[in-house]
Amino acid sequence: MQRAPLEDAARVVAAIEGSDAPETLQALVRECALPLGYDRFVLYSADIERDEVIAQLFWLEGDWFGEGGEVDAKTYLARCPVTRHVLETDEPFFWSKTGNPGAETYRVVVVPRGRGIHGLQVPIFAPAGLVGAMSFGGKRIDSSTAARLLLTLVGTAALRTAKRLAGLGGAAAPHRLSPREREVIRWIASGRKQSDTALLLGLSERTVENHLRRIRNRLGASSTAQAVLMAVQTGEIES
Amino acid sequence: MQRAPLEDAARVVAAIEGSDAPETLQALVRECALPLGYDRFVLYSADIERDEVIAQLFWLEGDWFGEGGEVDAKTYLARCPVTRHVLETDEPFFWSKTGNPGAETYRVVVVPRGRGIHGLQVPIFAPAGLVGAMSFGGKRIDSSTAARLLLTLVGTAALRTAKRLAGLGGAAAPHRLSPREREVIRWIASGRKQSDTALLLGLSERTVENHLRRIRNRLGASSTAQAVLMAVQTGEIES
DNA sequence: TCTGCAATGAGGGCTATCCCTCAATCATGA
DNA sequence: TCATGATTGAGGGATAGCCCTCATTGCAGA
Repeated sequence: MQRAPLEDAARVVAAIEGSDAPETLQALVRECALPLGYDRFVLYSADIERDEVIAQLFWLEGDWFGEGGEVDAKTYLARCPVTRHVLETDEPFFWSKTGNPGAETYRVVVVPRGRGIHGLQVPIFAPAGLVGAMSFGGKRIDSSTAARLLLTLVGTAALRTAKRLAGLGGAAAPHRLSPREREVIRWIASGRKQSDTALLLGLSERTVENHLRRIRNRLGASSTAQAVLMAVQTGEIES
Repeated sequence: MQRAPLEDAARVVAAIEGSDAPETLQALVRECALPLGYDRFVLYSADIERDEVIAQLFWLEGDWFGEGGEVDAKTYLARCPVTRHVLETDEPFFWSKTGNPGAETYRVVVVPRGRGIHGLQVPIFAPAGLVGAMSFGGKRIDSSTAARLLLTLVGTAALRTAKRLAGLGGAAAPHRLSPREREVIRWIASGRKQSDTALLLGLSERTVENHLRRIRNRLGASSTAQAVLMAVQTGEIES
């Protein structure tokens, strides 16, 4: 039984990667998750620049709080604290929820047991950090290594496809800064003063100053330090 | 045949995760990679703070350049430019190398074909960005989806285990900044001035100033903007 | 008890940065 | 041709940040 979850992994992942509609993607995920006891799903992209764990919700399905019926996005966001745990880890984790509606207790666990709802949260990372996550939940779930690995692959592929379908290119985001502006802020990011940067680029200090002001305005930053951080996080410059 | 690579994935990954010696880890990886045609291996951790793609090399094995015999670390570093490509992507990629020794041409490809050496590079990311990668190479390799997924799982587990064995806790790295210092730089990172930060934390401006100087010295930064970036990249604060 | 570190605060002085505003030239696209 | 954006540069003024150095208190561990 331990082998079964991964037998169709390649086929399902390839199909998810080739999906051209959210419904197709969701059906494929259900196809492999339901047999493992997972019948609740959340798929979302994160925006670490804006400190939003759930920047865009792609899919929310299932009776997440044991009260019967579906849950709307606002309720899920307000009541599910394990979502924030993705900021504190670098790998998928299981969680368990016990207690009654309105008084739930969530715990991150190694092996989910007991009554209540359990799940697996799969964070997905990229060069700029957390880009999203997929959460699977259910009452009696398979928490074996094979299930964990399969859902990790599936969740990762699902987020990538969901973003593609939603037109969130990710890697193809147009630059907000001009090439020269990026050059200037690269030097500042590396620790150089404005006066040094001017020398290095053959500009006057006033020009560097003006570029930085323009950069701050462009990125909506209150300080140059913040602008540096945002430039890296948004992929404008490499770190 | 497409299913075969993933049949033992859960068992192998669990074994890799439980390995207590580098030799065990390597044997496990060979066990699943060799049947797929991959008989060259590189496993390394990256240090984006210091702009080092290969900060620590855990494993280098095989005839990487088709000249017979093993290759030493320095030679591999000097001659394999696809390594730097991990900085420009957010998912595993295949590559092909053609040409003769000393005049190699490397290309990132969708399906590796032809004579020469080919491979799969698996970058591994965490909240702070790239933490390392595993590269698999061979002359006649299986580049199916199943092989890609299996080696992604194996490479990810291998890096995690290698870091554990080497005592590089990764997520458990001790903080270099004190809690108070982290509080101060969080506010600065969010765009607040030193004077605002002082008000928010109930300190004098001179204290904030002193904390920042201490932070810069601790992190080895030349400017506060640089320190902010480094604090995020090293995981001292979240972005 | 002593040492080291964290936390807090500061004097005095100077530099670096930032604000507001203005300007010119060049290239590109409608 | 005209409008826009990128690039470059600046006057005048003010603020914010940084340097060097010094100090005190409390806590934890040897």
